[in-house]
Amino acid sequence: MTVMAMEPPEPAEPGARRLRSDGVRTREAILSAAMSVATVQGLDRLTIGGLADHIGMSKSGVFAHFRSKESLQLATVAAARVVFDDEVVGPALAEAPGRATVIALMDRFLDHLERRTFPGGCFFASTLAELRMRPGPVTSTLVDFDTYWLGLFRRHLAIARDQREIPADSDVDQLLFEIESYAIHAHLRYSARADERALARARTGVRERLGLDAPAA
Amino acid sequence: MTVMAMEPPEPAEPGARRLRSDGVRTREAILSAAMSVATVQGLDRLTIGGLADHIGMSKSGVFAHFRSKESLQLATVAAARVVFDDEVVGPALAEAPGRATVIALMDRFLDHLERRTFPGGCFFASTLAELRMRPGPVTSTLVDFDTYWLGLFRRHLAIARDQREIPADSDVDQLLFEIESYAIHAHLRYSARADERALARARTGVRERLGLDAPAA
DNA sequence: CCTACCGATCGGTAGG
DNA sequence: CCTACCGATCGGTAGG
Repeated sequence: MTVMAMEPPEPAEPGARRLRSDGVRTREAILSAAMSVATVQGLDRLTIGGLADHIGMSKSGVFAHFRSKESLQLATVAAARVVFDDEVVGPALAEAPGRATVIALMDRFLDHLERRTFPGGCFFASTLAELRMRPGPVTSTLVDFDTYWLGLFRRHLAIARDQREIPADSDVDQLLFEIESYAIHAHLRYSARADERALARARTGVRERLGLDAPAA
Repeated sequence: MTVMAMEPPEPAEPGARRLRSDGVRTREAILSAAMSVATVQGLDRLTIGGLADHIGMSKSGVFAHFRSKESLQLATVAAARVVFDDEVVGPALAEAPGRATVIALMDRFLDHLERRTFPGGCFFASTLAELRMRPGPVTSTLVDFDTYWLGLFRRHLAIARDQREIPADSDVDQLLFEIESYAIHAHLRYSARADERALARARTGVRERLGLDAPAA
């Protein structure tokens, strides 16, 4: 097991009341910039020197926080996962299991696109599209998150069916494919061209598939 | 016709009917490789030296065919458009206008994914996802093709509605969004992970939306 | 966290 | 279509 752990560079000294050391704050500043750059330029076009300029550090200063570019990329993905769980998955799972959660997963996803949590739209849709044909540790981590995300939808679609919120003979995998299609398409249309109609159409689409009325605009 | 002491590399015999000069054939070989690389590595990761190695030429030999990298990228997009029109759009437009053409556009699209015309799936979905946040001449050309492609779907959806192949109160733009969503999602799932079920689900999805039975597998 | 530096690679040019 | 070369940029290292 050679998986790198995301450790802060300095362990908190006992007695030190620094809730966040300068090192941790710097690291977070780097990763915040890295997440933005990754959704616009791509995870691969992320450059250590470019990040350094952006936050006013030397190239080697940034480099010192990560041992390699790949490690920086992996740390960026991990940071994005925290943001996504916080803004999308967590709030959605507060709803009742089943159809309400499926709707909430889509709505919170579209909300996070709308408020441009990441400037290039969905971090995972952006980076998976970029790296999907180039296997490696970074791509594997992205695929893992995709599997987790799809699993959430699938689980709550199955619950919705078992609870008869949707017809008992519903094809859960077909519904999953269609609903996820709307999410990805909304990401592409809204992030690139600020087409708000794409968000509305995704909200409408998921409700149509689940036998609900269109959302109150 | 006397043979001179200094001969060209390929002796062009007087009676030989070279419909295509060596220069044209070389250019096509470069662009063929470029289209493949672009769907796997990205249009931006396309390198002149990389293409040269791949087809056994010097870097400057490849460079001589295009005046700049951007010009190479634009030529690659133009070549891909010819391929796509030939394999997808042309055959689909041979169907009756309206619903049959909508179905054919999707089926020919999925067919071209299935036979891996481009190793990374749809050339335009791949490259637009890559460049969508970076405006420029290449991105504009890709957006133009996307508009053209969506326009085909939209026109034949409107015809289908006017011909009452789908309900008269159908929301053509909503249908367009949903159907195009399936196409993009199938591209992503099939090209990256060879998941044939994604192709089947896209075929099923478009037929569901148009009030048809699932395709005969 | 810095300055200084490296080898590799890129787009592009010179000249043939 | 070639050899030879350039300036810029990249990831990464040395040493502090």
